[in-house]
Amino acid sequence: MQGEVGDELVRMSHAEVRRHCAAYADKYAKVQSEQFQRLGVMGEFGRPYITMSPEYEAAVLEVFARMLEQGLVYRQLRPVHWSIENRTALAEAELEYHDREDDSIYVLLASAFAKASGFAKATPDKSADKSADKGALKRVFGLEEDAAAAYLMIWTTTPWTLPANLAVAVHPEFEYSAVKFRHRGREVIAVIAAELVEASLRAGGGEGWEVLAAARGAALADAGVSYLHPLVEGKVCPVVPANYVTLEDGTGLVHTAPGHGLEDYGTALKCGLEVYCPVQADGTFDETAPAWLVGKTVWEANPLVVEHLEEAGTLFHHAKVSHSYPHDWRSKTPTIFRATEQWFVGVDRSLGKGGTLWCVTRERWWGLPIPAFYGDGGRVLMTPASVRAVAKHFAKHGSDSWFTQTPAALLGEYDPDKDPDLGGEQALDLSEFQAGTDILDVWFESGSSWFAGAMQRGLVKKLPVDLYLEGSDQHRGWFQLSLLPALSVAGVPPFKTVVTHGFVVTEEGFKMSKSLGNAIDVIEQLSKRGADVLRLWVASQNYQDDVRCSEKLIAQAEDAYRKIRNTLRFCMGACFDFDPAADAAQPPEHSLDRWMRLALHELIRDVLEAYEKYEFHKASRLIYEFCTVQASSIYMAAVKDRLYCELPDSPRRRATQTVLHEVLVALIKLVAPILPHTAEEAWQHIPGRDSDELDTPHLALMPEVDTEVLEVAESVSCGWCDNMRFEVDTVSPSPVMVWQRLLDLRQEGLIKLEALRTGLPAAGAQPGGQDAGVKNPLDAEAVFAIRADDKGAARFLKMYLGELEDLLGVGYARIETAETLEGDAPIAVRVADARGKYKRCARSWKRRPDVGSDPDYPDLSARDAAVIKGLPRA
RNA sequence: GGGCUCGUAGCUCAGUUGGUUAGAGCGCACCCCUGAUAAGGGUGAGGUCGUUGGUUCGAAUCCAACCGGGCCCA
Repeated sequence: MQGEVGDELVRMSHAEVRRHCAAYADKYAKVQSEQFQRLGVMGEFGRPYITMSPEYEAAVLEVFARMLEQGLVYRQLRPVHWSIENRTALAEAELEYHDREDDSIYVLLASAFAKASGFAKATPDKSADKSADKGALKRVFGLEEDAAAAYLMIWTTTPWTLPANLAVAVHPEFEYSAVKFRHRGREVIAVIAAELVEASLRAGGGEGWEVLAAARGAALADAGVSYLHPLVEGKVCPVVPANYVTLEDGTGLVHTAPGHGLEDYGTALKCGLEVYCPVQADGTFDETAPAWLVGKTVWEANPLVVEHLEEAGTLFHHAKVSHSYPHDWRSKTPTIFRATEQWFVGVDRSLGKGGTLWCVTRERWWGLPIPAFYGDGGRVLMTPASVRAVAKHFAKHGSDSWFTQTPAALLGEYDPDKDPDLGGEQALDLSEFQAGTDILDVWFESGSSWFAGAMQRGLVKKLPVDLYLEGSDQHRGWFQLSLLPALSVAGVPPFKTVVTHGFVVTEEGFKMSKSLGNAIDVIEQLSKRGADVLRLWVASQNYQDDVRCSEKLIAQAEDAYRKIRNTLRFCMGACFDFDPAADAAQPPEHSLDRWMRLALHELIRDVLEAYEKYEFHKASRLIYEFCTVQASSIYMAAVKDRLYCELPDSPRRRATQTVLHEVLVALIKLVAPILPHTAEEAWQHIPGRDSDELDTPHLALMPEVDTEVLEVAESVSCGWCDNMRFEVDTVSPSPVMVWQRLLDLRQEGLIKLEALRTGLPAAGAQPGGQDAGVKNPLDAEAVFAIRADDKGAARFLKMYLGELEDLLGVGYARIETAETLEGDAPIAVRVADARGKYKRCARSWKRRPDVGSDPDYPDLSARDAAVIKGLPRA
């Protein structure tokens, strides 16, 4: 918005800014809505959930009121990320980390009552702190009273926070050394964490150092070691324990400014330090700072502080360092930590733990106001009842009215005298109060969506809702921040399941960004290829990881899309004269149709399971492979002959149509969530669609798995090995096993057919020669050879010979017995050129021995002649 | 810098409790069909399973380190 309005912004009133923001939000809500609709996303687009809508705002305030009731809202002075540029507190999410050059300084803090050695100009004012134990430091280390001046060495990269220094923190478990060294010609004793002595002294050029004694951090803190404030004359500060102190950088003694650091703040609460913050909203020092800093900004203060320390002789080392530093993501300016009065919500009142509290104050103009009224003498009016009164007002007039209406108007019928939460103090005069200007963190609005979005509109009556779906960056965002309001108000998490997706990256796996120009225009792809293609691409990705995207990859999805679409079309076409109500026929046992049903119900089972787990890429792959392999390549190719050549009403043809119809309906339903437009279109064209079914597949139930089909198919699980001899009398292999064997035979046959076509020798095939060049499998015959005494194989082959013929697409298949077979297999497949052997049927194009067997039709096979005779006269 | 996560053929994905020669579909190459035709079918070539070490008779699979990508945090 700032970008669009530009410099005008600073001259605008609250109302104008809010109007612009609302228009901006509205514009993008509409764009998003259009894109969603274009993608075929289903939703109540006429009634979207918009956080700035009056109803939503009122609902958020209701959540807020309930948290107030629980005593979970309060006001505290606390350091927050602060944008000087925008004069506002910032959430973590509003920070960006950029490299920045800062002053890295090592400072010597004179232990209180340090012997004057010419170093510290500041001499202790004995009256300033009577409680300080001035000999503590030396005593802890067992040093002589008259040893050289002793100091605590600290390190910081924010010199401007030193005026607010109130303590030095040490880790109670770490070992600290008292080190004697020469620095600029003077002898000094400094306390540094034992592990960091060398690094620290090297950095600052301490010479001839010698460790005098060691002590634990705990001992330092317990002994009441104190030091003189480096910038404030006469001020004495304590050494305190803190577990967050690390040995990674610095000296192991941590400069602590409770007004300028979260951990420091926690320490302050624990140790009873003041939360002191001399820095004002505009980044300048107030009058409580040393005179030479008052009015200066913190950035101006840095060199001044360094200079001051230098002059005082307490600067051990100074260097410039480049480090990653938080910046305001809008203004790109560096942020600071600054303690301000903030509203918090949270369950844990022990602030020492830090991070368990959620600062919800935002000092900006747009958004939902924190419904607090402020009166004289720091009185604050914000009770459940008053908040609900404001909510009621917002529901009618929207939150803009907060900035234009009087408190009395905003509170409507609210009567402070009847508010039980005011505890009967003296009557409140609302006219004394003013509406606050703080805005509620937007995360609180989205964190209330389980109520304001889901429950308010009646989608659920009780938490949790089924699913929260968002990008993996929302683990710390929406998901996390929804948890607190829901848990504290409803006592349960707001969601049953959270599904997160990765991000779209380039084909090479790199982040897409507009500035790099490597982003792909999804909308362009949408109009180019259609929503369903794009959806299929999306569905085919394992979204839990990052998703690679490019024009090429989406083009692949287009191929897959066409395969699925054509599969549906074939089913439809094949059923053009089929009425399931009248013509349905049970596929006979041992028929390919049975196998197709088996494959279909396996598919249904697996796809439903994948959907159940939100594994859409699994579902789409299963569907696609089913269409490609089982349906198209195997079944539909094999079944063409019976569809085209059998008598229209023949049971065999009708059985196939029955199965194809079932495949059609089931496939449309399975595909509906991924390809809604295609499914819808296909649904309207299902031949003889069941009148029980609804008008759209999207309201229909998913196909049911016929568990019997699967059970029967998998019924036998006894040891079945490669040299199984099909002893059907003694062993009854499951249909799954039988069909696996049949498909293996098909595979073998196809390889032989390829050899027959090209004349190139295939493994185990007859060499080229006269049998080569059979381009069309209908010109070939398949010969299945078995041993003469193998009754089981004979029976098996007889049962499936017709289906094998169609599976191979050959004109004719026959069985041949032999004394011995090559190899171990009980059945050997051969293919042979049939062109010189059989005549070709003019109708089915198959070459068979029975062509011409009917004298009436000398150019037809027996089957086709019979069919012609059976056809009604035209 | 810390945490989490991912890394198997050009692409998208399978690879059960470690066990023969690592699979599928697409794409690609070559071929066939022309009664699914701005369709359909077949065959084939593609991988030192991110790298390096380790455990083991045996590792894509277990362990460690590293490299690379992503998200979160500092």
